[in-house]
Amino acid sequence: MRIGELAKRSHMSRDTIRFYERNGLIFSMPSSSGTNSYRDYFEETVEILSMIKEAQDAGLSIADLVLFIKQLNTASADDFDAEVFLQTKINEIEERIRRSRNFLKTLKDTRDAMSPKRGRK
Amino acid sequence: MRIGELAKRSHMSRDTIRFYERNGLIFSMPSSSGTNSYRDYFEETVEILSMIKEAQDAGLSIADLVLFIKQLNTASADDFDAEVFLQTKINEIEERIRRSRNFLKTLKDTRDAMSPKRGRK
DNA sequence: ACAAACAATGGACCATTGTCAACGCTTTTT
DNA sequence: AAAAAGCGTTGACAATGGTCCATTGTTTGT
Repeated sequence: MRIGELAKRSHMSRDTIRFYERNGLIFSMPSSSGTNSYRDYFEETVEILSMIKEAQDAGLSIADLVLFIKQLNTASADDFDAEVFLQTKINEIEERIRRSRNFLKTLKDTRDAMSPKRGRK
Repeated sequence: MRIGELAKRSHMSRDTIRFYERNGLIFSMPSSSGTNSYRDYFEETVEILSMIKEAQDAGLSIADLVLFIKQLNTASADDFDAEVFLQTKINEIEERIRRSRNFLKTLKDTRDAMSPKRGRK
C-alpha cells in the first residue's frame, strides 16, 4: 500500500511515518511499477505502527525501539545482549506502570475529595 | 532547606529543581536570614517532587501538572472545570497503562521466545 | 582568613519527536 | 486534457524537558 493509506489506517500523519522510516523503525519497498518514486508499504506495517504507539506509551524512545526491532529481525547472533536489553526494558516498564498507578490514585483521590463539594455554593 | 539538600533528597539536579520552580511546579521562600539571596524549600517539596516524577511517568506534561497543582491549591472556585480536567487525565492514564501492559506482554513474549535458544549453538 | 563548597542568575545549548512549507513530479478524478 | 490529489525530498521550524557555563556573591570547613 502507499503512504496515504498507511497513514489513514494507522492514524498517523505521512510526515510521522516518514520520520519513523528515516529512523529505521519501519521499512518499505520501491513501488512495483517502477516508473515513479513512490514507496510500497507492507500490510504488517499497520500492526507495527500500532505497536510503536504502545511502546511509546510505555516510555520507550525511538532509539530503544530501533534496538528492539533490530533484535526481532536478527536471527539469534547475540542472544545474550538481546536478553539483557529486553529484561532491562521490562523492568523499566514495570516500574513506570507502578508509578503511573500511584499517581492515578492521587488523581482519583483528588477527584473524589472534590466531588461531594459540587452543588453547594 | 536549601536547594542542595532538596536535590539530594529528591534525586534531581539543582538545575531541574530550578527549572520546575520557574515553571510553577514548586515554590520556595526567601531564606529567613535575609542577608543572602538563597531560597528556602519546604519539607513537603520532597514529596511533591516525587509525585511529579510519578506524574511524568504517567504521561503528564509540565503544563498538565501546573494545572493540577493549581487545583490542589485552589479552594474550590470552579470545581466543575477541575473535575472535568481530572477525569480526562484519569482516562488518559488508564489508557496509557493499558497500552503499556500490552507492550510489556510483547516484550516478555519476545524474551521468552528467545530464552530457550540460549546455549545451543 | 582562606579555600572549598554552595547558591542565584542569565543565557546558550541540547536531544527528542515530530510538523510544516515549498518544489517538482505522478496518479487519479472529473 | 486539465485540475486535484497524492507522493518524495529538502530543509526549516517548533515544543518539550531539561543541561551546562560563566559570573557573582555566600557560607562553611580548616
